[in-house]
Amino acid sequence: MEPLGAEFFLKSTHLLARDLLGKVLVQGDVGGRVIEVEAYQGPSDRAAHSYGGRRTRRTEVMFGPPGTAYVYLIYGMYTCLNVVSAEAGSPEAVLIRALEPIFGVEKMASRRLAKGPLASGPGRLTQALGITLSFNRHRLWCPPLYLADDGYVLEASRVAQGPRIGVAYAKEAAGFPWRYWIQSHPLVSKG
DNA sequence: GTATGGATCCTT
DNA sequence: AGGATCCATACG
Repeated sequence: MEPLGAEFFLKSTHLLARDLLGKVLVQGDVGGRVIEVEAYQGPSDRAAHSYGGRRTRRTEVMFGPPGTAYVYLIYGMYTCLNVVSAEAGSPEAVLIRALEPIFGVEKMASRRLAKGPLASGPGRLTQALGITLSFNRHRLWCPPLYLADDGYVLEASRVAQGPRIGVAYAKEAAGFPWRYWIQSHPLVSKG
């Protein structure tokens, strides 16, 4: 499967979030379809790490070019994968929240110690794909970790939208309907 | 320098 | 319902 080109990522954060649904995330010999994402709209979004334009060692990657991976450690034991979006200098990103496993499923299972969904949930999918902090700043059109289009067509009417998960602390931003998923897909993560 | 809590997941 | 586990961030 061919990687999407760098130009695929150059669009608004919400358009990219929508367009990532249905694409395939590949890591080496393992891959799955993106079925759930969340948009983090930078300085104006209280739930975003870059809220208020905060520019630190951790958030620096969000200021980089679109299509760059932003991988960070959460709760001391899991990682989350984001796709940097918008033009360079605009610190926005799309969090990948769930995948439908497509190939290399046995290998994914072997990386997941616990019972439970293989790749539904941001921490679970990075574990299943072996995405560690070393992939931070990786360009997502370069193997081994890249996004691809396998011809799957997602009708606009099948895209559902609602509040993001785990951002109750973010005051007014907590209710923004910036989580997108494939309607009625059984492997979308639970809030 | 210390304190706090998180874009989560697992087990009881 | 609570614990794991540790770094980024805020504050002094």
